[in-house]
Amino acid sequence: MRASDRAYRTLREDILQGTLEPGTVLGEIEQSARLGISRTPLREALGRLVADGLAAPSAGRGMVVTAASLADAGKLFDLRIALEVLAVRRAAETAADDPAAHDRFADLAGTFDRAISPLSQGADPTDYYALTQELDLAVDSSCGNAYLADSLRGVRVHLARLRRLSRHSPARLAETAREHAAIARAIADGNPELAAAATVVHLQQALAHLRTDPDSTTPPPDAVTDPGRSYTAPLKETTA
Amino acid sequence: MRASDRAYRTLREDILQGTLEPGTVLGEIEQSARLGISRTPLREALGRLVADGLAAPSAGRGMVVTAASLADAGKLFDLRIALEVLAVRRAAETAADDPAAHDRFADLAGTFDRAISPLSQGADPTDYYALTQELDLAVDSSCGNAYLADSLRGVRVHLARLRRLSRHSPARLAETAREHAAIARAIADGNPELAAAATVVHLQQALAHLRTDPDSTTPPPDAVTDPGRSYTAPLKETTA
DNA sequence: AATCACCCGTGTGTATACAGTGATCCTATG
DNA sequence: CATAGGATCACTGTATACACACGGGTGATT
Repeated sequence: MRASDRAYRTLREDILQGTLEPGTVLGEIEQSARLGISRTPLREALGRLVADGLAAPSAGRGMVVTAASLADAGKLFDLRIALEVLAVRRAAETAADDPAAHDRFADLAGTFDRAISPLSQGADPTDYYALTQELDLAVDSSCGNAYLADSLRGVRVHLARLRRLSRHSPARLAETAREHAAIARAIADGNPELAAAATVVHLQQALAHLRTDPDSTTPPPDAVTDPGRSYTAPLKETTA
Repeated sequence: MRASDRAYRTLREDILQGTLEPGTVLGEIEQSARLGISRTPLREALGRLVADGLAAPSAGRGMVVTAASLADAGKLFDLRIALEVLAVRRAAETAADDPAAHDRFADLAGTFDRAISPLSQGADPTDYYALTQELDLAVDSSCGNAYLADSLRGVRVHLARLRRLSRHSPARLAETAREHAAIARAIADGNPELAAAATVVHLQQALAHLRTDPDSTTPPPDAVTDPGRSYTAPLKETTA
């Protein structure tokens, strides 16, 4: 594997897991030394992090890890709902015609069902997170729209950071498993409307729980507020 | 300005305008020589093009300009409609409270109105395209959602390529101006539902005209079908 | 004492040199 | 004559060296 890929994955993981806190300066020399590579591939990795919105150039200080604020979680979910609803609609339409897709989502629904009970009893949610990701992947590929899957990917990166900001009680985890099962089953049944509604329910619940969570950690004072990809925004004028 | 920025803008423009046709191999040495810069900043520019979906690495041949096919225009518009509808809804909500936003869209609506007649008589559409872009920008900033604006930016890049594939008759141009005026006015009036509906009308019409256009140029045989950002897709598994 | 100017240091942006890998073409053999 | 194997070549990926720009700090001057 390329050194730049390794650097990208490592840095991304470190940012998402909070090892590199928001506001941390990602000096090229420092980071290239830490990762045991030269500055060239590291710069490429940093560029991809900027495109992802996980880092932003700060004048004179170099790259800085952006803040994952609960403040604009609403904005993020607003977009997420629109995208996921569209995706599950299309996935359901696919599953209605394609037996293989149907089976895939039916299996997922069953697996989610079986996960509910253990989760409510405080089981380790690691496997469950992997399962969730598997559902996302199934939706992405079944929706038959690479552009859509791509946009969702960008959103999910930021969601992964928000997830760390809240504590998940066993009760809530079991609830989300039920919601996921409902979504998967609706898709398997080839019912776009139901799948869309189930998705809205799930995401609204997720947002509500995110907001009511007492664990609202405040970002470090010098953290970049939220750049989105504002760094590339000035180039918009050349789109014409 | 940085050399890598210049290279990015130039290459992007060349791809969008068709100077660099789909399937063209973007050799690092060749392009860096053409643009008068070294390989390092060029590589950064190529990386951004890949992130935009305008280029994709082809095993052994280097970077290749991706194809802008009418084939998946439907996919693109599926996503575009979802995003733009959400954006104009939020923009209308903003305009309902913010007089400055109201005025901005009211002005735009008027300008679009005045553009209808000249366009129907075959006037140069260059100014009109700039006006359209201005509306996009106004929606982006007024929707109050950087994430959404960002996703829209990614979509619009591909749309800019599709636009080149079809001829616009004066009649159709005047029609789009009318549709744009309707959207701007609905936003100015603070009417989210009307803005959303007007947007759906406009985009469905645009897609229909794109498809019925006789000018369906076939992409070069060795063009990359459509990568989306499939290059970065394998990394999705680390999102968890 | 406060402010301005100059110097120094750090860090990014760019260029170039080097190495590794993959593809293509030619040759030899079945 | 076709196919397989190897060698050559060109390209990407990485490393390093250099130039420039921005900040910070310190000193002198008002």
